[in-house]
Amino acid sequence: MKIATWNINGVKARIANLCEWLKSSAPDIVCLQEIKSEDATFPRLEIETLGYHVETYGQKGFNGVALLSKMKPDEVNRGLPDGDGDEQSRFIEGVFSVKGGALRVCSLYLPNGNPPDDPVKYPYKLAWMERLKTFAESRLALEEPLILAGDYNVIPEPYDCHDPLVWAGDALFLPQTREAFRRLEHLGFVDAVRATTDETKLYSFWDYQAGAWQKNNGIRIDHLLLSPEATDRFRAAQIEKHVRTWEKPSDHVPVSGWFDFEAA
DNA sequence: ATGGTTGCCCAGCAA
Repeated sequence: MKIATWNINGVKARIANLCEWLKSSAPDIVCLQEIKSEDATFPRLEIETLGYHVETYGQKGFNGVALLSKMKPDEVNRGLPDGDGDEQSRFIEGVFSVKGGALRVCSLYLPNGNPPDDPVKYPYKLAWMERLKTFAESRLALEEPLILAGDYNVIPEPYDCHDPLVWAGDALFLPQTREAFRRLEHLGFVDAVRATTDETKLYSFWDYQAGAWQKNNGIRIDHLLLSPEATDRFRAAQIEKHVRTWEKPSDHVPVSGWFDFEAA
């Protein structure tokens, strides 16, 4: 079973790319971020025609996440379940029946947090990371396979970007950001790409500006974090870099993982 | 140091 995450940067502008990728890459479950669409205007028909169930948690203009899946989810939860009244749509969880039990897959879009001296933005990011950690702790207690997939807006290590000096003061790379990410990981998660290869300078995002793609000036901020029970079934991950060469690309590419799960 | 680009949907913000 192939499970992928992709920050698509506007699903309506990217629908042709998305359909082409679904056909050529054939993922079983897809976590989308930055759909930048309300639920009512999400182009679901084109995707359903390709054999996918569509679950969205949209918002007008900004943010928004979705789950596409060949299996119909048994349960879908929108927003982090802490009742914090977050008006930004950044989290959706689906529960799927696989042989042996339940598989939980979450699509998350962690706040960017820039500029870090803004009175609201960086504290919101750090608070959101803490809320995600609390959620993860509660789900890990279930001892089920769980995949936290998405755009974390976190560069975990200096070798996850082209030039660490450029990112030194950025909300994606500040020590507090990386420490919060490590606290989440150290609950027991495995970074799927990092578990696949020791290769450094692997990126999932290249800015549209200043020829970043042409210079391979990228960052790795899209991650699949695997619970112990998901890691048991994990084979390998891949960054689908070729998608960045397509016409009208997103600034992010899909990151995919292969697992031994089978539909129940 | 500045400017460089894209998507939302038409003004300016977010990234």
